Amino acid sequence: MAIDKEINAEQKIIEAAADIFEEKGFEGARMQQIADKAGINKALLHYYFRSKDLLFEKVFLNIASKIFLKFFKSFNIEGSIFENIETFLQLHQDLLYENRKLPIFFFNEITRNPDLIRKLMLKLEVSNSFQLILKQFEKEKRDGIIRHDVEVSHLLVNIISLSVFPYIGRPIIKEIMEEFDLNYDTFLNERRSMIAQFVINSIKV
Amino acid sequence: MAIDKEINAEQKIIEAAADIFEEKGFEGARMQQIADKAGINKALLHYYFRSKDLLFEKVFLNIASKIFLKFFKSFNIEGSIFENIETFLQLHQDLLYENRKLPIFFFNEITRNPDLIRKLMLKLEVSNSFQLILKQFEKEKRDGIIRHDVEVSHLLVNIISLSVFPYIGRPIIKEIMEEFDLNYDTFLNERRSMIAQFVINSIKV
DNA sequence: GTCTATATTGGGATAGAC
DNA sequence: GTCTATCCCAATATAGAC
Repeated sequence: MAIDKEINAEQKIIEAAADIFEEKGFEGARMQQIADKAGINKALLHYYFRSKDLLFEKVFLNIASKIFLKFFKSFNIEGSIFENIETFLQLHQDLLYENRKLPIFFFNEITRNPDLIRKLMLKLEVSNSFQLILKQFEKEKRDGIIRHDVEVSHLLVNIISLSVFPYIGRPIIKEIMEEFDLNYDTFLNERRSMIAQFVINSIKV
Repeated sequence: MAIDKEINAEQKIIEAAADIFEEKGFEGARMQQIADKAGINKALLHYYFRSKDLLFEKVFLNIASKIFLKFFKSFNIEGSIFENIETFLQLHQDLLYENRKLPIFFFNEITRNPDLIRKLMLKLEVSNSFQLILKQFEKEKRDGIIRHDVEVSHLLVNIISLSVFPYIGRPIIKEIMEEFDLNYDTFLNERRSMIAQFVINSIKV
């Protein structure tokens, strides 16, 4: 038989499940929908993954790992901290733009089931990766590149807040903007350079 | 009969439903749980609200209206823009601290059903209230109090992002902080003054 | 208005043929 | 491995007594 000429059922299921879960969340997703989207039968879902819970966990960790790895990779850049922040934000925005539904899905699921975070952290070195970033920030502070009163953990949360939140608040921001004949996508695009400027203004000495 | 000595069933249902829906979301909530919490029978839920959908819509609009009104009220303050931002952020943080589960609930529900936003906007003057805030910002810009290159709609979204996001990301932030023996509540408290400082540093001329 | 009992359907899961 | 048919429970909703 041909080597992987046809993508196998297991993979088709994972991809279909990812779409449906992201769209509807765990509670809202239906095994039937996933089967339909994967072009296979409902029974096969259980053959491969035993239960909805197990399928979800597999898919969730898959999605989250992929995105976190890309996220962390975007921080490993030479150059000044200001350039780093700008580059990181550009990549971060690309990532978000291509995965608009991911943030609300991710945060909703970990809120309903915090155990997912622990499992994710076992799979990846989440804490360590964050710590590396924080150490980089600390160094810039010691070197007098950024203000001495900047608390690095807050700085990191601030950067993430500024880039992620507009995607979480999408429905209401979009609706309000449209009332004033403004375009939400244009708004997101403006933020690419704006956020970096906002952060840099705030932390430079 | 005594005038409202005992809170009536309808009100008890609304309060119980608010708790359960906030905790579990629309899809995860169970009519039985709501009835139990309200101390009444399941059938009574349908007697008063006809269906889960209708009960949810009522409760959602209730909760959202209350919070938005408080939110907007906190902006109507005399004084300099910098004082305003500080006062607003203090009140906003109080509001969030007392309603920790609300942000993820709110944003998740409007994502799954954007029609809720339209209904909310019909009930309240959401857009107008935001526009008032933006006009205030514009004036400060014209008066040279804040940098001329600050785009006011982004400024508003930035302020909201910085205060709301840490509540949405609570499970993961908390987990990571605990790995480093840091306390999430302390972190939130530090942000009360930190955010205002961060924003002001960024926009002052 | 409030209850008990029951209808009804939706959806996750399994049995068993092929 | 993949399918059809079916089970079975959970959850929304309704009927009808009081």
